[in-house]
Amino acid sequence: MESEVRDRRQAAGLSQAALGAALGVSRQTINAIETGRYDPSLILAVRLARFFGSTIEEVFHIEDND
Amino acid sequence: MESEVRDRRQAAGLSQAALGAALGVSRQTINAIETGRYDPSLILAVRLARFFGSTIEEVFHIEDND
DNA sequence: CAGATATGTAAAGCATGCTTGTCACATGGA
DNA sequence: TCCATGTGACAAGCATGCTTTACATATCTG
Repeated sequence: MESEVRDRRQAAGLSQAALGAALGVSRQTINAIETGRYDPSLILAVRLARFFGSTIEEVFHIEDND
Repeated sequence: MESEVRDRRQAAGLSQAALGAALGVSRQTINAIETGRYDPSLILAVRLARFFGSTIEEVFHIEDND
C-alpha cells in the first residue's frame, strides 16, 4: 500500500521518531509504514490521517488488490 | 469501535455471509466486526466503505481512545 | 415436525501489526 | 575527528485479524 505519510511528515518537519511519539507508536512502526513493510491498523491509520488534518482515503492510496 | 456496518448491510438486504462473500472474507469476520469483537484491518475497512459507497470515517466511528 | 436460513460464539492455527533492543550507515556540526 | 541525529532493517515476542470447523439458538416455511 502506498501512502503520503513520508511526504506529509517531512512537510511537517518531523522525524520518524517524533511522529511516532506524537501518535503513541514506535519509530520503527512509522518507518515500516513509510517503507511499505506493512500496513497500519485501522486505528493507527485514523490517527495518522487526523494528525495530518486529512482523511484515510487521502493519506493512504489503497488499490483493489491491496 | 462502533460502526455502521450492520445498519448499512441490513439496508442493503444482505446477510453477514453474503457481505463476507462480496468482500472476500468469512461471515465470522463480518459478525466479529458488527459485534465489536475486533476491528477490521485497514484494507478490509476500505473495502467495506467502498462497498457501501462511503468513506472509512463515515462507516467507522473511531474515538480518541480506540 | 423437518429443513433451510441467519446469527452468535468458541477453539486452534496462521498471518499481520507493533514492541523493545540492537546493529549499521549516512550526514552535519563542534 | 568525534558526536549527535535520522534512517533502514532485523530478531524475538506479544497482541490482533482472519480462517476453518463446529455447535447452539432462533425464525420461517413446507
